[in-house]
Amino acid sequence: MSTRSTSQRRAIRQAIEDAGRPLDAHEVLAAANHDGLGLATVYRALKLGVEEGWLTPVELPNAPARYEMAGKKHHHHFECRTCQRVFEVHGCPGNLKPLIPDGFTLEDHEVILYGLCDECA
Amino acid sequence: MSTRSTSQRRAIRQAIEDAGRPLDAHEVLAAANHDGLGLATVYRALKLGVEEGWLTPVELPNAPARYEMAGKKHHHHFECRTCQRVFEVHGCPGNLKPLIPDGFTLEDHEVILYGLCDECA
DNA sequence: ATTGGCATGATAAATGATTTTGATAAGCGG
DNA sequence: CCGCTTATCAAAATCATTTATCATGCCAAT
Repeated sequence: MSTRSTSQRRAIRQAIEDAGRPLDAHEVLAAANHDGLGLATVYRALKLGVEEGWLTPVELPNAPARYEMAGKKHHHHFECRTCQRVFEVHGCPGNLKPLIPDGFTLEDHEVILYGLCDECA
Repeated sequence: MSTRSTSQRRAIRQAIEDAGRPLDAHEVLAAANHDGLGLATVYRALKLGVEEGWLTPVELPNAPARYEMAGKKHHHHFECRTCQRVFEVHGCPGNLKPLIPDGFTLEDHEVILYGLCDECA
């Protein structure tokens, strides 16, 4: 039960590394620029990447899953309302525990910023 | 082209008002406790409520749309990882503009907290 | 009370993202 | 370089949510 290195998978991983921002399956397909590459293969490679630990899914409301390289330090995301592209945002408001109701346990949080990216502004 | 007041719609609205937290379609169906009420009617009423302006959709990642009464003051949401119920969280980290990259325009934001509610803790 | 229409409920079907299928092609250990 | 196994492709299947259909029921204006 081994995992092979194929030109498709290498192209997919490279595309995500180079993007510098989370990509969804279609964006990966386009960015990989690999002749004949199919969407199903992209989905499989993404799933595999997550299982292997080098990929992290980025789930935003009303949007297909995006994927970014794992191991980045804590950050959040910005979604452009015009082009739908998602970007990384560094920094974090921090200290959110005081916000939750009594008796609740805070385990994690996500901050999503909406607006216009530089190209769409 | 008028909008009627029916027992179903009244029950649906009342259920949402009483819930004190955002409900999804199935939760509304259960909470309305209206004999014979169908899911389709719930979906139609929710859509209508949003169009009429007294309902606000709450979209969270990987979750069906929830709905809460409109006109509340700025707040965020907490999703229990065990029971999947969503709660309101008052307060806001504020001042997020410094986080975005140069050239970007910040229009809105959402903060989602994850953890355990009091009943599931 | 009558009646014109919007509303309802059960179910079928659209939707959109993701996964599986089945036949073909391509890694990689030997 | 062989051959076994896994990967790929394109299409069709899934899955959950949401919307459309249609016969029938109920609201509300007269």
